[in-house]
Amino acid sequence: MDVEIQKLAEFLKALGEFNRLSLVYRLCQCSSPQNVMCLCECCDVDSSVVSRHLKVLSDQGIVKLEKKGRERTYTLDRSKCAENLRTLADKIEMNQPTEGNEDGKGKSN
Amino acid sequence: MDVEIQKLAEFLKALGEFNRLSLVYRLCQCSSPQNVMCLCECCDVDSSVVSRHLKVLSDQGIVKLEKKGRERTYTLDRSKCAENLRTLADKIEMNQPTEGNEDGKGKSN
DNA sequence: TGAATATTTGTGTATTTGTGCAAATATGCT
DNA sequence: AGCATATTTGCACAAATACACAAATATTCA
Repeated sequence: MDVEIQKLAEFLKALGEFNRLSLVYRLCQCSSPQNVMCLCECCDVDSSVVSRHLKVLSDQGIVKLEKKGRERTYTLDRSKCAENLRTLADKIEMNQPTEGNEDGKGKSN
Repeated sequence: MDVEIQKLAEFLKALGEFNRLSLVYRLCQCSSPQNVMCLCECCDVDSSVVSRHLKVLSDQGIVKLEKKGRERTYTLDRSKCAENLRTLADKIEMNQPTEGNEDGKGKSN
């Protein structure tokens, strides 16, 4: 359970930084894989910084890396991101306590 | 646009920390507003720390504060959270570029 | 009024994080 | 081989962050 929360927190933290979220928004609008140079356009930081941000996103499975010759291209894992976000949204919205267990101290999934 | 990303990044960052997300999970299972002492149970940190975390969540509109006598109670704003998360999920999953605008350098909503 | 309870705020600290720049690595091209 | 291009990594540094503990601020109750 704590592990679940920990995992999800890391995922959200990865998204919760301006430049990284900008990268995600950018990849959002691309149907083809993008290389780092291209992705640099949406962030006003050094390419090394973009590289590191992409690593963070990659570690969380938010983007997928593919090696193509001397460049590496990144793609957004749309379904994984969407699913994670929707799962949390569902939990937050639906997870009401059952009667007689007002504050959910019993079962907690 | 940048403002939109900035806003959302702050929201996600607020959720993307273990103890704060634990608080959200806890509030998730409560139908009634909870005070700080009670919320402390789910975090292994000082109550002052919990108080500060709740402030962060409150600033993002994730929880709502209500003063009740000498205690203050917090409630999860379920609809706001769920909506924010689903909006992003939708954007990520649906926002494909139109033909001839492969990489979305034109309109970007 | 004074003690007890609930919560927040001040302060110091250790750790993490985002960043730029230079160097290293990897691949392609002539 | 030698050079150009693309990306990552080492390093240093400033800013942000999470934390504990003590003190301050309500608010209730005897």
